[in-house]
Amino acid sequence: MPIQAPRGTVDILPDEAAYFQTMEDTARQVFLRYGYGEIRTPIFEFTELFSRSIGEETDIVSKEMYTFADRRGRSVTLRPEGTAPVVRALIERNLLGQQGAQVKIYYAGPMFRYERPQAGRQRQFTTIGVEFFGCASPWADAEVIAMLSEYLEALGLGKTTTRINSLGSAASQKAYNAQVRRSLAALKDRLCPDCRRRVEINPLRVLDCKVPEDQALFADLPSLVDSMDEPSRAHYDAVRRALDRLGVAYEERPGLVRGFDYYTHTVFETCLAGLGSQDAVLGGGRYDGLVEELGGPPTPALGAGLGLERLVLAMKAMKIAPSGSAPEEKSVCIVALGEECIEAAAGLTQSIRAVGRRALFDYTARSIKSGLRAANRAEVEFSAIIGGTELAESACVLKNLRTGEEKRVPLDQVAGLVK
RNA sequence: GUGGGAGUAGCUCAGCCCGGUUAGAGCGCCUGGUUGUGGCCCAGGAGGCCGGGGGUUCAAAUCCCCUCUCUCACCCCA
Repeated sequence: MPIQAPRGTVDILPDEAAYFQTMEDTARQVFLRYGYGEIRTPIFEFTELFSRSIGEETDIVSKEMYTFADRRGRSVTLRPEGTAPVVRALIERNLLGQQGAQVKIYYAGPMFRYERPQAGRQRQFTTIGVEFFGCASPWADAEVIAMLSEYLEALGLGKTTTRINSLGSAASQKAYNAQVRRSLAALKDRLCPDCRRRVEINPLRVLDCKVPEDQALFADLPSLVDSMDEPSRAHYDAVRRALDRLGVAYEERPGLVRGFDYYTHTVFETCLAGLGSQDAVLGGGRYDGLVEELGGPPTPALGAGLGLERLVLAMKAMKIAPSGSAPEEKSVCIVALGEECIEAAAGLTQSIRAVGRRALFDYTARSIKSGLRAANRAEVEFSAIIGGTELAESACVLKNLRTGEEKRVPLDQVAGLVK
């Protein structure tokens, strides 16, 4: 049995890679206008970074991390998400210290989670993430959501609607969790097995349960937003007003909860059609306490991640081709009709490349028929054929494969003609 | 981690239920039809330890068991 790629990993071949190039190029263009710079952090970190930031009890930390001991016995983990490493890096380089300083930064790269693969889910996947530090204003929340909507539109995915919710301040969340636990304690036996677990791990999640019987039991629970402290509610209201002002389409989803413990206040996600059941292409939120939690100065911040594999699915579902996939102008396939022609053909090939055009040559003597067939398949515009008669006069037959027109051209003039 | 579906030619798949000739099709590939002219058409050809291991049988792609992989869904997430 030959060696296979590990489960949940894929090889991205050239046709597929074009999508990733498009998504990354577009991100750079859009994010630049909003003042973002790029950061590249390691793909592994000390395990503690993730367990402390994401939360010990979360699915990600408790069962989905690629964790191993390095040669010195220190526990390291392939990054399951991008925010914590960015925060770590900015603290470490002391870029968050200055009063009032704002930092806008994005990254793109692979993430790793040990899960059962399915449509839109892999063990190694690729995200583009954005992080905005140092701005507590609700306008910051709205700006990030607006920028991401703009990004999706720039990719050709059209107008999208982002689902939003607010978890409130850390204190609000804590109080609400306690309240839900208390209310559901008596009903525990009637809850579905998943909800019994949720009550312990993350009570907010029960509200999103899909089991109708459970939903009936929750009818009397106070809503999260109603239980929130006043400043939290004011922030959420202001975010929605700002989104309205910026013309961003959104939809309030009271059940929306994210899988990281560090989120506070605004959380959001965007789902698209055609992806199967894992249809969120983007998710994020505010994390005002994280920087301090990781040893930095108190810094309000928010961020989001985009799942590139899922965006590819969405693009394909909408029949959006990656940019730069149109055939190039004036590319040439060189055909050598005998061993003695290969040297001249190789020289011709390089002379065409030297003027910036695509030139293909397989360094193989071919029949004219198979040579032209290969040229046709390669979707080039011209074929340059060198046989014995052409070689004798240092020329080739330059054939336009679209029109069928051909003419004899000296080898040293071909590059000039296709330039 | 739990549950469904699927692994047969480079690709997409038929054959499996009801074991038994040389395991098929379409597409792709190669060659020829045209002494040096592609695409379309026609003819021919190459290419498979039927995912792996074990078992039943005179005989297994086909039946049984194990295993690996892919896939979809749940949980959760990008």
